[in-house]
Amino acid sequence: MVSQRALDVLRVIVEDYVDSREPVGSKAIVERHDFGVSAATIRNDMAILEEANLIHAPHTSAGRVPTDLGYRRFVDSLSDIRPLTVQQVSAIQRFLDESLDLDDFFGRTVKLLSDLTNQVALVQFPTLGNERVAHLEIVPVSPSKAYIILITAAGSVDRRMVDFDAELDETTLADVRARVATTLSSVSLGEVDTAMSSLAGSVPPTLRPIIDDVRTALKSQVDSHRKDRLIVAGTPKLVRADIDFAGSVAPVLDAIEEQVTLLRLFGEMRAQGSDSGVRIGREMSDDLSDTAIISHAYSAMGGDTSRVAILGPTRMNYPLNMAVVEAVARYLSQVLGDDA
Amino acid sequence: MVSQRALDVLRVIVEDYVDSREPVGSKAIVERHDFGVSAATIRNDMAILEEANLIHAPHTSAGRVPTDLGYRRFVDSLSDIRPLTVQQVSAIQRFLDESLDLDDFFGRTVKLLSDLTNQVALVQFPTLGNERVAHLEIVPVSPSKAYIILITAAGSVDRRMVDFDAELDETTLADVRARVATTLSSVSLGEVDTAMSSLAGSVPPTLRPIIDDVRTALKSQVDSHRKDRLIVAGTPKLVRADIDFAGSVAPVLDAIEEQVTLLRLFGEMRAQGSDSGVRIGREMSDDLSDTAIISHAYSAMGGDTSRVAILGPTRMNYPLNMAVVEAVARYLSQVLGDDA
DNA sequence: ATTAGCAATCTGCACCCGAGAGTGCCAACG
DNA sequence: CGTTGGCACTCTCGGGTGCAGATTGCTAAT
Repeated sequence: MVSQRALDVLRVIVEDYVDSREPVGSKAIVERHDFGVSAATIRNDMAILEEANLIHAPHTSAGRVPTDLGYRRFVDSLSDIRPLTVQQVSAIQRFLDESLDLDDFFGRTVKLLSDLTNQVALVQFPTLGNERVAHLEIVPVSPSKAYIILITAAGSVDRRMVDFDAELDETTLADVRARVATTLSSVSLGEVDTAMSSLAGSVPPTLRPIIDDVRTALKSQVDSHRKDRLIVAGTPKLVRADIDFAGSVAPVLDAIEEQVTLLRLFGEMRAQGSDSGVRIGREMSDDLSDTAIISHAYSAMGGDTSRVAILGPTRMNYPLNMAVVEAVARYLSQVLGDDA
Repeated sequence: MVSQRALDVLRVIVEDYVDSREPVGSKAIVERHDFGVSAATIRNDMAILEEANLIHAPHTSAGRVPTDLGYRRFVDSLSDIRPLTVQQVSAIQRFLDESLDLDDFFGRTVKLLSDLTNQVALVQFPTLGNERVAHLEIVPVSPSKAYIILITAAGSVDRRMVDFDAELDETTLADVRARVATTLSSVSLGEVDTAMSSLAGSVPPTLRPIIDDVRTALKSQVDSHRKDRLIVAGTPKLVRADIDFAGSVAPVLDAIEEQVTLLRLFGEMRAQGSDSGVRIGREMSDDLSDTAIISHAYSAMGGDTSRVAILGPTRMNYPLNMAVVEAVARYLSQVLGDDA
């Protein structure tokens, strides 16, 4: 049905269109590429591609533009991604090695990714399920409120407000703090709740409700352990590229600000199991119909995998961007994996 | 020169233009307002206003539009801002009272502010100079690197990487940790460096360089104590309102992402001493020529004042937005001030 | 299967025109 | 002197028209 040459035609249509932002016609193709056939033949192939819904003509007398499906076919046919040069990779390393702490590290990563691809960049915070508790602090705020601060061996810090049913004096709180801290010392985050459960069973009945309050707070703290956070950079680039969006970019910015759609998407991709993933246009939601997302998994500190991604118009340089995203993801896994 | 009536004309021009997004002409003014004079008279006044650079005609036969200076005059003439109703204020309180912790609290604040004004909202993290150290932790990452984690009595947490010149074994690190923790216990952030200085003088010479490394890290940590962070919400609203921007909104989004221009602006406003501040168009940088910023100071935990602000097109509803910003700032001061 | 030729189609741009809106100015008026 | 009605002038905006250019689909020939 769709001959090999037709697929080659699809490829150059995608490449030229990404390049020029203009619909590409049969004549332009034979001029700029050596197909060894005439424009009329290319036209026949294009008719077949259009039939297969891989390309589409904006109007009767314009060239052709790839459809979402066309981009998909193009991306799937990229058997191997040309990796970055050694210089490029070492430049990435040099830049990220200067980081001061974890937050700064991720901040730099996302900024770098955005600059290299000239698109919006996203990094999902890693989960830290196998991390161990290094320190726990309970800081009173008011008689019935306190902060619980949890520090893990890798230096991640999380804090949550806990609301006690009753008012507590300082000695009680110190007692609770000591018991909890002892119980959780060197326990992995995944086991925090079971450890707290057994602690609750062994304390004097008066302390029981307080321990339960702490347990609840810790549970929610560990559960959502930064899993739900995205670091973003480069949104202005999206606005500059708004010519590539049919309507407005506002819904796309909404999705970025809300985060939930994107996090759900990352979740789906992880469920599918493949490390690298590209989502194109309506493969996602209608709001993202003109955007594509290139993502790649990375793993840190023995937790589940998280993702790093870029987001831009469907009309983007897939091979290059896929290579960059992959390189950065690899580097993240490498650096953060060591710390576990 | 500029009569009282001329100023009234300026006022209705601002109001009508904000309302309708269309240049307002002399005829429209006499129709919609009771000036008791004819359109010709209004025209004379408008000529005076134009002479004074307060309004401006986009082209010969269009109505008039306020200039930056016109908006400035308008804002300055708002002697007292009509405060929000009791219901509105209590709605704000109810929403913010549900916060889980400080981060969540600020996240909610900025979201609320953005929703209420339909503009981009910004909140500057408070400085915590009078906060006291509640706990200090040093967590090794590699033989020569560690995290220093600082927790204050109000529950703020800060973390920084420290890079030791030499490699340290665990006992040395524990020793250092104990000495530093004892030294800084209950010391206010402002006094951390002097305390560290005297500690450095009293330790065995072998520990001296290590303590110095820690001191340097702590200094930078305390100095920049979240002072340099802005929480932002509502950027998509800016893009939706891009009709009000002559060129693109991209430079504005750049300024928001970079933060440095805005932080400098906040710094200037604080230096000027007034709590509430409005900056209009070219009063700031050229990049922000079509935008206005309404900000108001708030104080938290006895530190210096920080700011909460909204940012939108110069063509915005100043009285309403100023009232909202002020109400939120007041509430922040009230809630956060108590905790000190 | 490929090709050349050709008619048909559609966009983009320039141009023009008229309606509508608003101004500036002037002379007249209280 | 401030105010007013009248009026000519200017400019934008929307619609309509026409032309140049690009590209296609079709057909008949190779």
